[in-house]
Amino acid sequence: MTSTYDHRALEAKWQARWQETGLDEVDLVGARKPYYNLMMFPYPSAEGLHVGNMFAFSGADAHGRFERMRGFDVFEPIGFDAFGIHSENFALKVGRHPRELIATNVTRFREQLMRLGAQFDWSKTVDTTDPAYYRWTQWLFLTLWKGGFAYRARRNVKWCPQDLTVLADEQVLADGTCERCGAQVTERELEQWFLRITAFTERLLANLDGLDWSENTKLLQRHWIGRSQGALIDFPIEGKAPLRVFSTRPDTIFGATFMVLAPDHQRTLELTAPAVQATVAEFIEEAARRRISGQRGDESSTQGVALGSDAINPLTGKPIPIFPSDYVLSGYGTGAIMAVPAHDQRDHSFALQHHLPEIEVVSGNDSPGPHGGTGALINSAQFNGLKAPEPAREVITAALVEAGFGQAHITYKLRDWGISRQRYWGCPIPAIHCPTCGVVPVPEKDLPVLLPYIEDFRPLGTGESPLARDPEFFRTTCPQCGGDARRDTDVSDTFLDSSWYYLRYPSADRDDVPFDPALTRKWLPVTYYDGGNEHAVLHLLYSRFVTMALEQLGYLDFDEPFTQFRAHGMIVMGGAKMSKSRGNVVVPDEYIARFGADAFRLYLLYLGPYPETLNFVDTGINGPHRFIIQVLRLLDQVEAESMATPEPANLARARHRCIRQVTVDTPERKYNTAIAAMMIFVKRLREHDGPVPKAALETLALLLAPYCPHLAEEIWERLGGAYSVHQQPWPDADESLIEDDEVVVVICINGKKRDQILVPAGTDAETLEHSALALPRIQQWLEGRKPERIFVIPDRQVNLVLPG
RNA sequence: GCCAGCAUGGCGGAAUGGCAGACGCGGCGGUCUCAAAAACCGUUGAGCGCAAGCUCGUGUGGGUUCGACUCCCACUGCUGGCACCA
Repeated sequence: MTSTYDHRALEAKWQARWQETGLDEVDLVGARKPYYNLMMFPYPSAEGLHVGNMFAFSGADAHGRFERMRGFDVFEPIGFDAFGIHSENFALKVGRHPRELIATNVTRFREQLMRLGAQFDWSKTVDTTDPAYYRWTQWLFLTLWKGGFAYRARRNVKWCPQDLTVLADEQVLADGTCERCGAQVTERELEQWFLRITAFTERLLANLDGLDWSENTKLLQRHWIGRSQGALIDFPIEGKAPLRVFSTRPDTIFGATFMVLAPDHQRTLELTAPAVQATVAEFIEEAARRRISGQRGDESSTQGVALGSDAINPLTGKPIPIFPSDYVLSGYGTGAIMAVPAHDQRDHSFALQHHLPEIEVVSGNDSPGPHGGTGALINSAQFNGLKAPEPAREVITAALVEAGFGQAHITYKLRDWGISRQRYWGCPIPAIHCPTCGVVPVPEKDLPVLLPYIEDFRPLGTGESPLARDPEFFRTTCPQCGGDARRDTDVSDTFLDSSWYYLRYPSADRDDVPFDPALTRKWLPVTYYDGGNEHAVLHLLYSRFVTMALEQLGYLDFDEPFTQFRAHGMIVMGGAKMSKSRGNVVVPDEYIARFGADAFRLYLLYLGPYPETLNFVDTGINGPHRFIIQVLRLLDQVEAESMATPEPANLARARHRCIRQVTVDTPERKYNTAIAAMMIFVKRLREHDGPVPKAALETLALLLAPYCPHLAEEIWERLGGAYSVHQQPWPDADESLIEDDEVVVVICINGKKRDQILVPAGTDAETLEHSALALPRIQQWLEGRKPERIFVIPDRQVNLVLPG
């Protein structure tokens, strides 16, 4: 054997072998220790897999391979999340049909993924655009609908008046313009489908405590759900219904000197005095314009006009004026607030602008002016002296309840999930609109509702999906009355496709059920989910919701889909995200072609801690590549030996140290330090003069298996190991061989290193102290002074502390 | 504005409160070569010194400790999330 490293041949050889032998196809039925190793499936863009994907898959695959060698039956599927507005927009741009485009992209992705050498089970894969998949996405929708989790409602969508198309929120730039044409975006009200995720708000929040997820991910979800505890308070209005507000600080009600309504609050006009009708109407109109264009800002938050009518502060009995202003939103709480300018920054700014009085009701704060309000109540009648926020909040809420002015209440930021998309490239919503029966579900036997191939998939300009252009698609008969009816022409949000794909994988080859009950019981919930934190909220939250709903409807016997979730980091270049416009995109194919998948995987994982944002450095791959060549050279040496070489103690120590480090670091996802440990071991072997023991290379093959699956397999085979290295048990470190016989103990004076001694490991403190004091250099530094105190840390350090 | 996280050589990054900079990249010097590449060997935080060695050094300022990259307080900067959420 030569030591030239032909990674192409080597990797092709093993990939073919794995495929022929079905090494990575798990016996889902017979598996004894199921381990579902899931990673977020990619969106097959036209650019191909990027470095970030490769990084994530390398890490997740290393994890899966490690668990496999630890004795688990690891199921590691992959698929394609191929519907969506990105494909559609790209297709529009290049003038090709998304169906052809996606087919090409998927093929390319598949090849790239194959070349990475991950242990994907390709016999169970999904493509969300395949009718065999989206048939069940439609089933899911119908099931949720029948279960009471889907409803229709009117809601505003973003609309570009120039492109004549509905936009996704993220296609609207911060200044309210369209990301594609730059026109000012407006809104349109359309009737759409919603999924009742708020049915599970409390559970989605409470369950988080028990989930083994990356802390940051849980935190993002908590914030998104946004639970606020407070009270609903009614402010009476003479001759009219009272005005209801939500406040988290009912204890500050004595400081409420005015009220603010969202400009689009239902009662704004009703509460407007005749004299100012015109002014208020104008203000409301302007505010609407600001809201739609996203141009609400610091200036507009102090703008407002008095409605000319007063509300009564229920506890003081005093009339206070009412204003509409941008800084109160109609969509949160009741869309109205009691303003407490002495204790709220926004209310304070507004009060300054409009010369409204401030009443301080919480004292005991060091800083004057508006503050959060922690202290004791003042100016609050019989409540003076109570500590705020608690127990004042509780006491005043009780008083309000007693007097019939309020009730304790909790609000959330979480909203129901709007899933209608007025676009083409998505899963058709299986609903039929009948003039007599109303909205009726497509019968399950008629699924899938196929997405038709339409030549002209450009946006229609009416606010409807391009599917509304295809009568053959939408003309149908009502399943209930048989009369003429029209299909829903909207498609569903891609997050619906991905909200259940993990349920599908084990049953991907079944066309009779979305997910087989027995397989599901055996393999789910997912053991380990690896993914980017950019999906921390939406995808993960939607998946949790779907799981909860299906559990409630009796389809699942668990209510959380992912037992363990770990977020991985990102790869950036020069501190910036890779993007075409920056011209800093690294194409992984070139690296793999030149250095091989093993070297590339090794390099990506060696960059730094897997959960962090990491910097791609162009030349960095040379190190891992060299390392692989050095390992192969050692292998040549071992093979050249005719006789088995006994393993010297120092090499055994180095080997077991390496095992220990890799074994500890790998499951903690400290891939970078695990790889460093292997590099150190190889360095020791290279420094060693004399024959290299076979045991060294055997161990390396095993430890390298999760990182460089092809190389590991090659080494294992050449050493005569039985196929496959990936089915071998993970090696154990022998702690008794690891400890050094001798250790260096550092001698410090006042914490500064002054000398060191080599002593047998485990030398006791007293001996160390004596040896240290006897050292000539130390005596020189001591200049006859006696140490005041002496600290001895066995095997490490002696610190002599001089007086003064 | 609020909430997280991070800050260490020229670069990526290591360090249960106990020798800061492991490991790797890059640089420099050398071996091999007609030459170059590759590979291999040595060297590489800064300053001072002929040298033994000394001093300084983990964003800034304080603190706790015999001892702090590590713990505490304040600040600055960067990254991510939320953003008039009452």
